[in-house]
Amino acid sequence: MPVHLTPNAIAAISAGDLNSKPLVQVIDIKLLGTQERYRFIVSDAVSCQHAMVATQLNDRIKTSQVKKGSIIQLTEYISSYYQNRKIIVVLNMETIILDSEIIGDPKPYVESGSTAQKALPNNNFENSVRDSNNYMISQESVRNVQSLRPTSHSGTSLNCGPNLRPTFHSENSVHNVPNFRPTVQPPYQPPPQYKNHGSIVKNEAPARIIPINALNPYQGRWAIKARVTAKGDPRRYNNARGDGKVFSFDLLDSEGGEIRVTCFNAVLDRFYDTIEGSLKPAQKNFNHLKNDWELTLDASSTVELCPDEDGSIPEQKFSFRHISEIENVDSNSIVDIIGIVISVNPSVPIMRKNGMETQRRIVNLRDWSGKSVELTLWGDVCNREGQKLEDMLASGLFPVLAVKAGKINDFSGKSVGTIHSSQLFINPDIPDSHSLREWFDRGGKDTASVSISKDIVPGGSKNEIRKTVSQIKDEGLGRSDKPDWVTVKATISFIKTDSFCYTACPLMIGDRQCNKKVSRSGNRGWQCDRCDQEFEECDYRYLLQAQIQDNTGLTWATAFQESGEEILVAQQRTCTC
DNA sequence: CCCCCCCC
Repeated sequence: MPVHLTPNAIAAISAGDLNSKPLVQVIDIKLLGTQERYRFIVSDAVSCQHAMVATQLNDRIKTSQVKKGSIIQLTEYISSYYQNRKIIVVLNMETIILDSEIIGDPKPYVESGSTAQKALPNNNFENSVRDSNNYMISQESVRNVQSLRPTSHSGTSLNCGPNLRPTFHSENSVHNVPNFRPTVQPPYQPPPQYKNHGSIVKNEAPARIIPINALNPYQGRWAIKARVTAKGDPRRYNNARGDGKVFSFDLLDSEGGEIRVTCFNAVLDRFYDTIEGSLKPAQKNFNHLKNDWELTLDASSTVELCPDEDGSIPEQKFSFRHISEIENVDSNSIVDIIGIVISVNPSVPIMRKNGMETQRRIVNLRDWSGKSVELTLWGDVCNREGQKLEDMLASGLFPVLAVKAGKINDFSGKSVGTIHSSQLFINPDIPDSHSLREWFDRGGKDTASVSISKDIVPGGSKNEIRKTVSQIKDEGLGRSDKPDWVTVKATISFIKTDSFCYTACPLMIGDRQCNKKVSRSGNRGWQCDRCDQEFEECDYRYLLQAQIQDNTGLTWATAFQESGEEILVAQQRTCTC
């Protein structure tokens, strides 16, 4: 049975239709430059138009689930602009027919009676704003590529041009949240409740509010309404690119979309006090949210507080994993867990590598999966009334503890640690918390549970990834910028005695000394390549260089001085000579 | 433009 492409699909999308889920044919696929970004030309048999493909769909193209000639259904898409041209942004699609001859003789779509297709002069904002339906002008669309960038955990990358101008509204709470579903945009009617602060365009209309999950770099002006679910502390940095300060916060909207937002320097000064976290994060961190994008505010961004509470945006979003599942979760993963606190160990002082002393406390969490896990906490943990966790246990209460963004460690079995942006919730008012309580009180308390922690492997260390010397060599471990952590059992067969220390960079990076090896610069100074700075006096660090061997081979190993007199094998360098 | 995941 022949499949018909949806008549006038391109014109309809161009006109703003977002709901018809049309069938179109992919008549061309191009990978843009070195970016991981695909561009289709899609056709309805009469007209065709360029379509940018969301990077989460890249695999479909790479694995030939969509190819030139494929007939696809556009299930989620928007119309936008790219380089002054109207384009389609494909957010999701289904392949209907993988291989097909090109249908019809499609011509590039030209809108009739519209100025939209006419290329706008660069920076001519006035022109574009007069087009009230489509003030998402191309220049802004392109610039937004930079403000919205792939998160570091996604493999995508986008080329970031200079400067950009997103418009952004963020609220702690919102009244009258529009129930947003992309539909045909009606002619603009200014909603009375939104003012436009600091806009770069005169007489500019407020941007439309869209779901966080619909954000994409090809969008023009936009706004999101969201709750601040985490707020980091401002942090200073100093690196080869200069110094500055930065802070980040997390947003959650009424549709469950989350995104991390970052501001630097003057932008930080402008927004830091405005952003109020409804919850105080225990610690701070970088991105762990389920969003391919993160957002950077700039001087033209606006943030507006919406003072009225709105229940449609939850306080926090969790994706809990059962403790039994944690056993099979990769080390260093960031997960949400919830459990009953069944024990709280006394806190013990721990000396950190930077010389600071902190208090560590281990608690045990149990859930209905029949497993328990150790959770490492730093400092005191209190509920909203200021009652400490250990005091609650001491008075016979077994509180529910939910951990947002806990980190899985595999030291001694699997355990859970916290990272800077982890958040703890004692007896949170959420369904999982109530059902856990009920399970525990109705007999779960008396059932057996097995800990997934404390399964100490002899000789195990940080990651317990045991390698032979030949595996280290074959896999090229220790050769990249970031260290690889392995455990190796070997014999020291030779110790180098002529170099027991090296000239080290004394500059501080955050709270840690750089310590990179420095070289002579000019007559009397030293130069650090990492810090890109010169200084008169260098520091000295001990190191131990040795040959180690096991029954698979021989390699060089270097032990660096981490702090004080402690020597740790921090890095493996295989000998290439 | 940050990117630091604390201790065995």
